[in-house]
Amino acid sequence: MDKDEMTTHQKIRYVQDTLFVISGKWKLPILIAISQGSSRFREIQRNVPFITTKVLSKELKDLEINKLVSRTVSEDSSVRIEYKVSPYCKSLAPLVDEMIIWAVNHRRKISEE
Amino acid sequence: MDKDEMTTHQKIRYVQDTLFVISGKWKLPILIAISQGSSRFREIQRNVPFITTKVLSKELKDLEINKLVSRTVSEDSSVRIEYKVSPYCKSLAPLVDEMIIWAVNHRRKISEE
DNA sequence: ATTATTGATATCCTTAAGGTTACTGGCATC
DNA sequence: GATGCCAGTAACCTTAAGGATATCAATAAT
Repeated sequence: MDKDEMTTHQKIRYVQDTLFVISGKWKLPILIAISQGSSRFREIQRNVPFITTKVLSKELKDLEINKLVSRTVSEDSSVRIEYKVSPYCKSLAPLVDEMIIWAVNHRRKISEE
Repeated sequence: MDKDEMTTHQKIRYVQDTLFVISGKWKLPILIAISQGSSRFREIQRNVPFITTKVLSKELKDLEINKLVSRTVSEDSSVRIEYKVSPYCKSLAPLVDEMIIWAVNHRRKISEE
Protein backbone atom coordinates (compact mmCIF):
# COMPACT_ATOMS: atom_id res chain seq x y z
CA MET A 1 0.00 0.00 0.00
CA ASP A 2 1.22 3.48 -0.80
CA LYS A 3 1.36 5.94 2.01
CA ASP A 4 -0.72 8.49 0.12
CA GLU A 5 -3.71 6.17 0.24
CA MET A 6 -3.50 5.65 3.98
CA THR A 7 -5.90 7.02 6.52
CA THR A 8 -4.68 9.02 9.48
CA HIS A 9 -5.24 6.00 11.69
CA GLN A 10 -3.18 3.73 9.49
CA LYS A 11 -0.29 6.16 9.32
CA ILE A 12 -0.36 6.50 13.07
CA ARG A 13 -0.30 2.75 13.55
CA TYR A 14 2.69 2.35 11.26
CA VAL A 15 4.64 5.15 12.89
CA GLN A 16 3.94 3.63 16.29
CA ASP A 17 5.21 0.28 15.04
CA THR A 18 8.50 1.82 13.98
CA LEU A 19 8.80 3.84 17.16
CA PHE A 20 8.29 0.66 19.12
CA VAL A 21 11.17 -1.14 17.42
CA ILE A 22 13.70 1.68 17.58
CA SER A 23 12.45 3.11 20.84
CA GLY A 24 14.76 3.90 23.69
CA LYS A 25 17.93 5.81 24.04
CA TRP A 26 20.37 3.15 22.90
CA LYS A 27 19.19 0.83 20.13
CA LEU A 28 20.09 3.03 17.18
CA PRO A 29 23.37 4.23 18.70
CA ILE A 30 24.39 0.61 19.21
CA LEU A 31 23.44 -0.29 15.65
CA ILE A 32 25.43 2.63 14.32
CA ALA A 33 28.48 1.62 16.33
CA ILE A 34 28.33 -1.98 15.15
CA SER A 35 27.72 -1.13 11.53
CA GLN A 36 30.71 1.21 11.61
CA GLY A 37 32.98 -1.66 12.56
CA SER A 38 32.72 -2.31 16.27
CA SER A 39 32.14 -5.99 16.86
CA ARG A 40 33.45 -6.81 20.32
CA PHE A 41 31.40 -6.05 23.44
CA ARG A 42 33.91 -3.68 24.99
CA GLU A 43 34.60 -2.04 21.69
CA ILE A 44 30.92 -1.28 21.23
CA GLN A 45 30.77 0.02 24.76
CA ARG A 46 33.69 2.36 24.13
CA ASN A 47 32.03 3.66 20.99
CA VAL A 48 28.64 4.32 22.54
CA PRO A 49 29.45 7.00 25.09
CA PHE A 50 28.07 6.57 28.62
CA ILE A 51 26.29 3.27 28.09
CA THR A 52 26.67 0.83 30.97
CA THR A 53 27.45 -2.86 30.61
CA LYS A 54 24.08 -3.83 31.98
CA VAL A 55 22.16 -1.76 29.48
CA LEU A 56 24.39 -2.73 26.57
CA SER A 57 23.98 -6.39 27.40
CA LYS A 58 20.22 -6.10 27.55
CA GLU A 59 19.92 -4.05 24.39
CA LEU A 60 22.10 -6.46 22.43
CA LYS A 61 19.78 -9.27 23.43
CA ASP A 62 16.75 -7.29 22.28
CA LEU A 63 18.40 -6.51 18.97
CA GLU A 64 19.29 -10.16 18.52
CA ILE A 65 15.69 -11.19 19.16
CA ASN A 66 14.54 -8.66 16.58
CA LYS A 67 17.04 -10.10 14.10
CA LEU A 68 18.84 -6.84 13.67
CA VAL A 69 22.08 -8.13 15.18
CA SER A 70 23.85 -11.51 15.22
CA ARG A 71 26.08 -12.86 17.97
CA THR A 72 28.71 -15.43 17.07
CA VAL A 73 31.20 -17.27 19.19
CA SER A 74 34.37 -18.22 17.36
CA GLU A 75 36.96 -20.43 18.97
CA ASP A 76 40.49 -20.16 17.63
CA SER A 77 42.98 -20.56 20.49
CA SER A 78 40.64 -18.50 22.68
CA VAL A 79 37.00 -17.51 22.72
CA ARG A 80 35.90 -14.54 20.67
CA ILE A 81 32.43 -13.13 20.72
CA GLU A 82 31.46 -11.00 17.77
CA TYR A 83 28.45 -8.91 17.03
CA LYS A 84 27.42 -8.01 13.49
CA VAL A 85 24.46 -6.22 12.04
CA SER A 86 22.19 -8.39 9.92
CA PRO A 87 21.52 -7.63 6.26
CA TYR A 88 17.96 -6.77 7.26
CA CYS A 89 19.27 -4.17 9.67
CA LYS A 90 20.56 -2.19 6.74
CA SER A 91 16.99 -1.38 5.77
CA LEU A 92 17.06 1.09 8.65
CA ALA A 93 19.77 3.13 6.95
CA PRO A 94 17.50 5.64 5.16
CA LEU A 95 15.64 6.26 8.40
CA VAL A 96 18.84 6.81 10.35
CA ASP A 97 20.12 9.13 7.63
CA GLU A 98 16.93 11.18 7.85
CA MET A 99 17.32 11.41 11.60
CA ILE A 100 20.85 12.71 11.27
CA ILE A 101 19.84 15.23 8.64
CA TRP A 102 16.93 16.42 10.73
CA ALA A 103 19.05 16.81 13.87
CA VAL A 104 21.70 18.82 12.05
CA ASN A 105 19.01 21.13 10.75
CA HIS A 106 17.23 21.27 14.08
CA ARG A 107 20.39 22.33 15.85
CA ARG A 108 20.82 25.17 13.39
CA LYS A 109 17.20 26.17 13.85
CA ILE A 110 17.44 26.16 17.64
CA SER A 111 20.72 28.07 17.77
CA GLU A 112 19.61 30.83 15.42
CA GLU A 113 16.97 32.14 17.86
CA MET B 1 28.52 19.13 7.64
CA ASP B 2 27.76 16.15 5.49
CA LYS B 3 26.90 12.91 7.22
CA ASP B 4 29.59 10.99 5.34
CA GLU B 5 32.28 13.00 7.06
CA MET B 6 30.93 12.34 10.52
CA THR B 7 32.53 10.13 13.12
CA THR B 8 30.55 7.37 14.79
CA HIS B 9 30.28 9.52 17.89
CA GLN B 10 28.87 12.46 15.99
CA LYS B 11 26.29 10.35 14.22
CA ILE B 12 25.23 8.85 17.51
CA ARG B 13 24.87 12.28 19.09
CA TYR B 14 22.68 13.52 16.26
CA VAL B 15 20.47 10.45 16.25
CA GLN B 16 20.04 10.79 19.99
CA ASP B 17 19.04 14.43 19.53
CA THR B 18 16.29 13.45 17.12
CA LEU B 19 15.16 10.56 19.27
CA PHE B 20 14.90 12.95 22.17
CA VAL B 21 12.57 15.33 20.34
CA ILE B 22 10.26 12.72 18.82
CA SER B 23 10.54 10.27 21.68
CA GLY B 24 7.52 8.75 23.33
CA LYS B 25 4.49 7.02 22.10
CA TRP B 26 2.36 9.99 21.17
CA LYS B 27 4.20 13.00 19.73
CA LEU B 28 4.33 11.89 16.12
CA PRO B 29 0.82 10.43 16.13
CA ILE B 30 -0.49 13.76 17.41
CA LEU B 31 1.44 15.68 14.78
CA ILE B 32 0.09 13.42 12.07
CA ALA B 33 -3.48 13.89 13.26
CA ILE B 34 -3.15 17.67 13.38
CA SER B 35 -1.45 17.96 10.03
CA GLN B 36 -4.18 15.86 8.47
CA GLY B 37 -6.75 18.40 9.56
CA SER B 38 -7.69 17.84 13.18
CA SER B 39 -7.52 21.11 15.03
CA ARG B 40 -9.85 20.85 18.03
CA PHE B 41 -8.79 19.08 21.21
CA ARG B 42 -11.53 16.45 21.12
CA GLU B 43 -11.09 15.98 17.41
CA ILE B 44 -7.41 15.22 17.86
CA GLN B 45 -8.28 12.87 20.68
CA ARG B 46 -10.74 11.00 18.50
CA ASN B 47 -8.15 10.67 15.76
CA VAL B 48 -5.35 9.41 17.96
CA PRO B 49 -6.74 6.10 19.18
CA PHE B 50 -6.50 5.32 22.90
CA ILE B 51 -4.84 8.54 23.98
CA THR B 52 -6.20 9.98 27.23
CA THR B 53 -7.04 13.64 27.84
CA LYS B 54 -4.30 13.94 30.39
CA VAL B 55 -1.61 12.67 28.07
CA LEU B 56 -2.89 14.62 25.08
CA SER B 57 -2.94 17.81 27.11
CA LYS B 58 0.61 17.30 28.31
CA GLU B 59 1.96 16.34 24.90
CA LEU B 60 0.34 19.34 23.21
CA LYS B 61 2.10 21.59 25.72
CA ASP B 62 5.43 19.94 24.97
CA LEU B 63 4.91 20.30 21.25
CA GLU B 64 4.01 23.96 21.71
CA ILE B 65 7.18 24.56 23.70
CA ASN B 66 9.19 22.91 20.94
CA LYS B 67 7.50 25.17 18.39
CA LEU B 68 6.07 22.29 16.45
CA VAL B 69 2.46 23.20 17.22
CA SER B 70 0.58 26.47 17.78
CA ARG B 71 -2.45 26.97 20.02
CA THR B 72 -4.81 29.83 19.23
CA VAL B 73 -7.93 31.03 20.99
CA SER B 74 -10.45 32.66 18.69
CA GLU B 75 -13.54 34.35 20.03
CA ASP B 76 -16.44 34.64 17.66
CA SER B 77 -19.73 34.24 19.57
CA SER B 78 -18.09 31.47 21.60
CA VAL B 79 -14.58 30.39 22.45
CA ARG B 80 -12.72 28.19 20.02
CA ILE B 81 -9.36 26.68 20.66
CA GLU B 82 -7.42 25.55 17.64
CA TYR B 83 -4.20 23.65 17.23
CA LYS B 84 -2.11 23.86 14.07
CA VAL B 85 1.25 22.46 13.08
CA SER B 86 3.93 25.08 12.53
CA PRO B 87 5.72 25.48 9.21
CA TYR B 88 8.84 24.18 10.91
CA CYS B 89 7.01 21.01 11.88
CA LYS B 90 6.75 20.13 8.22
CA SER B 91 10.50 19.48 8.18
CA LEU B 92 9.69 16.25 9.98
CA ALA B 93 7.72 14.97 6.99
CA PRO B 94 10.55 13.03 5.29
CA LEU B 95 11.37 11.35 8.57
CA VAL B 96 7.77 10.36 9.18
CA ASP B 97 7.49 9.07 5.64
CA GLU B 98 10.56 6.92 6.15
CA MET B 99 9.07 5.55 9.34
CA ILE B 100 5.87 4.58 7.57
CA ILE B 101 7.76 2.96 4.71
CA TRP B 102 9.95 1.03 7.11
CA ALA B 103 7.00 -0.21 9.19
CA VAL B 104 5.15 -1.41 6.12
CA ASN B 105 8.20 -3.32 5.04
CA HIS B 106 8.90 -4.59 8.53
CA ARG B 107 5.41 -6.00 8.85
CA ARG B 108 5.87 -7.91 5.62
CA LYS B 109 9.24 -9.18 6.83
CA ILE B 110 7.87 -10.34 10.16
CA SER B 111 4.79 -12.02 8.69
CA GLU B 112 6.70 -13.95 6.04
CA GLU B 113 8.56 -16.09 8.60
C1' DA C 1 52.80 -12.71 40.69
C1' DT C 2 49.71 -9.22 39.78
C1' DT C 3 47.25 -6.24 37.19
C1' DA C 4 44.21 -5.39 33.17
C1' DT C 5 40.90 -6.79 29.85
C1' DT C 6 36.86 -9.37 28.17
C1' DG C 7 31.94 -10.52 28.38
C1' DA C 8 29.08 -10.36 30.96
C1' DT C 9 25.42 -11.06 35.52
C1' DA C 10 23.21 -9.54 40.03
C1' DT C 11 21.19 -6.31 43.08
C1' DC C 12 19.42 -2.21 44.18
C1' DC C 13 17.52 2.26 43.19
C1' DT C 14 15.47 6.51 40.87
C1' DT C 15 12.92 8.73 37.52
C1' DA C 16 9.76 9.45 34.01
C1' DA C 17 6.19 7.88 31.07
C1' DG C 18 2.01 6.79 30.85
C1' DG C 19 -2.56 4.98 32.54
C1' DT C 20 -7.09 5.38 35.61
C1' DT C 21 -10.63 7.64 37.35
C1' DA C 22 -12.99 11.42 38.64
C1' DC C 23 -14.26 16.11 38.19
C1' DT C 24 -15.17 21.13 36.61
C1' DG C 25 -17.37 25.20 34.52
C1' DG C 26 -19.16 27.01 30.40
C1' DC C 27 -22.02 26.57 26.60
C1' DA C 28 -25.56 24.17 23.59
C1' DT C 29 -29.04 21.04 22.81
C1' DC C 30 -33.17 18.08 23.74
C1' DG D 1 -34.35 20.71 33.65
C1' DA D 2 -31.41 17.15 32.14
C1' DT D 3 -28.14 15.69 29.22
C1' DG D 4 -24.18 16.12 26.45
C1' DC D 5 -20.12 18.38 24.32
C1' DC D 6 -15.88 21.10 24.94
C1' DA D 7 -11.16 21.86 26.90
C1' DG D 8 -9.09 20.66 30.00
C1' DT D 9 -7.18 19.73 35.53
C1' DA D 10 -6.24 16.92 39.80
C1' DA D 11 -4.80 13.09 42.34
C1' DC D 12 -3.21 8.81 42.35
C1' DC D 13 -0.92 4.60 40.70
C1' DT D 14 1.88 1.16 37.91
C1' DT D 15 5.42 -0.11 35.03
C1' DA D 16 9.50 0.14 32.49
C1' DA D 17 13.73 2.29 31.41
C1' DG D 18 17.72 3.21 32.75
C1' DG D 19 21.63 4.24 36.14
C1' DA D 20 25.04 2.85 40.01
C1' DT D 21 27.83 -0.36 41.89
C1' DA D 22 29.81 -4.71 42.74
C1' DT D 23 31.27 -9.02 41.28
C1' DC D 24 32.79 -13.05 38.38
C1' DA D 25 35.75 -16.50 35.72
C1' DA D 26 38.72 -16.69 31.91
C1' DT D 27 42.44 -15.08 29.45
C1' DA D 28 46.39 -11.63 28.33
C1' DA D 29 49.84 -8.52 29.24
C1' DT D 30 53.74 -6.60 32.52
